[in-house]
Amino acid sequence: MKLSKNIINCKSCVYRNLLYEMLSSAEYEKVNASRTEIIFGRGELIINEGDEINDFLYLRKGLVKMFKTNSHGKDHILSINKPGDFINLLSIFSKDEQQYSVTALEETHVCSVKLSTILELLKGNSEFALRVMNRMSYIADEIIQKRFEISQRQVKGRVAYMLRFLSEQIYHRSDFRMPITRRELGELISMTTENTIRTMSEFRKDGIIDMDGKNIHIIDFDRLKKVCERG
Amino acid sequence: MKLSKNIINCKSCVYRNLLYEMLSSAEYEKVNASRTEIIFGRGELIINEGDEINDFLYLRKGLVKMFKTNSHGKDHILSINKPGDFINLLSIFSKDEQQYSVTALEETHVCSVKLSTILELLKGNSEFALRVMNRMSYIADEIIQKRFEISQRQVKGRVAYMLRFLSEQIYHRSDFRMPITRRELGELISMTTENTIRTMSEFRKDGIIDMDGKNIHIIDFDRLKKVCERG
DNA sequence: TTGATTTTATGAAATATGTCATACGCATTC
DNA sequence: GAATGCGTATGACATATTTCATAAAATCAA
Repeated sequence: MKLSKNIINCKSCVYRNLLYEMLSSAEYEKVNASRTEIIFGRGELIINEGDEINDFLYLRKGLVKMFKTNSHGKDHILSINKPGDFINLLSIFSKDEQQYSVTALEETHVCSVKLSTILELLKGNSEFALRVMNRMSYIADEIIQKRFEISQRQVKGRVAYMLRFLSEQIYHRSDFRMPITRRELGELISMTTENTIRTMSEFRKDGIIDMDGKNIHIIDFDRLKKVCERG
Repeated sequence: MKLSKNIINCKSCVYRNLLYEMLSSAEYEKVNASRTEIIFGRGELIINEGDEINDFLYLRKGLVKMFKTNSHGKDHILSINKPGDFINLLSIFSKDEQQYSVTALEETHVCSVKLSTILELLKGNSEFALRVMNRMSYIADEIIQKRFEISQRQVKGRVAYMLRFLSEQIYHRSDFRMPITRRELGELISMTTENTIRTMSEFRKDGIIDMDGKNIHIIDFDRLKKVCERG
């Protein structure tokens, strides 16, 4: 973890319109002044469940997993998040502590704005407040929807669903490098590592995907969709 | 479904402090003026997934289930909600349509405030806006947390978890009448009706609970907790 | 590079869950 | 009062999933 050396201004950030588009120049300056950009290497812990919340955090670059560790010490992944995603927006207004842990899956740049600054802006700019609500609402719905989709499928359907998610929503291409291990994929779909691996092998034998270690190539998208829909 | 004949004023509502405590008298009046209280009988549909969102809704009395119907026509219950809960807060700021359906499990009184009124108040009162965010955040976390707990257990643990939820968080007593059928309990924990019934029977045989139709009595709470923790 | 650790992989057996069939009680309806 | 539908209940069997064992390949640290 280290501070970024060439921090860009929010005004030129491609994710600016997600949240800051209705801020005045003076308000922008406040955000910029209280903002730092932190770089995390692959595997580094960005947020630890239980940490005190002092900052509002979102991704500018990279990929992370959001997870919780249960009482038996087993991790369960809630979601994979990409640039533009707010990684603690669901906790900062109702809890004092981070509710989930977050780890970088690759080199990840995190923007960190003091929570006090955000609160100040919220009080003075109701359009900004409405936008924040819009984002909170959207994020919550995304997570709930995905967990819902996962819960009604069995292993094959779950793996197919996640392969589609990675291909369609993260990489936007049919071949990509898996950002997580098979064990983590299992933690994401609430399945054992062995079953997850077996299912991937089965997809390969069936000619739905091609695999070389972490490199995945979806060959037969139609069939993948069918497996995904059948549950 | 019918309008309540004796609507009480928000100022005397026990749930007032959940949301409205920082409103001025004039603002209260706006809420009251744009508010109606609607009574739904057991089984009546309160919200239909896909409906246009025009109102902000919350429960004053009763019990409801929030659910989605999947592409195979099967319902999946997301949560059971009780008085004080906001039943569409997660949709109103990011979607035009209701994202979930809601049905009354018993006679239920719903407060309905025009969304335009809420938006107007949000723009003029930042403390109110912060409170709304706090509630959104809290609701999202509750749902995500519960789905998370369910997903890492198997049938016995899931049924035990829901029995504890009903006993501890809904009825606050060890004996209660199940507000849902065994099928619905299955829809809540993503299990088949038969397995759900079998598990309940097993709990009875093991002396953990006593049952007479929908009447449930938790006899051995310690053992129920153990089953719940073991997954 | 070596050695240790993790990840991927697969098989066999044990367990959990789903499916199909059947039955009984209860309420509703005609 | 017979017929119907629904919820609860249980058994038998099929399928899905976990668990345990083992091993090769990949990754990492010294």
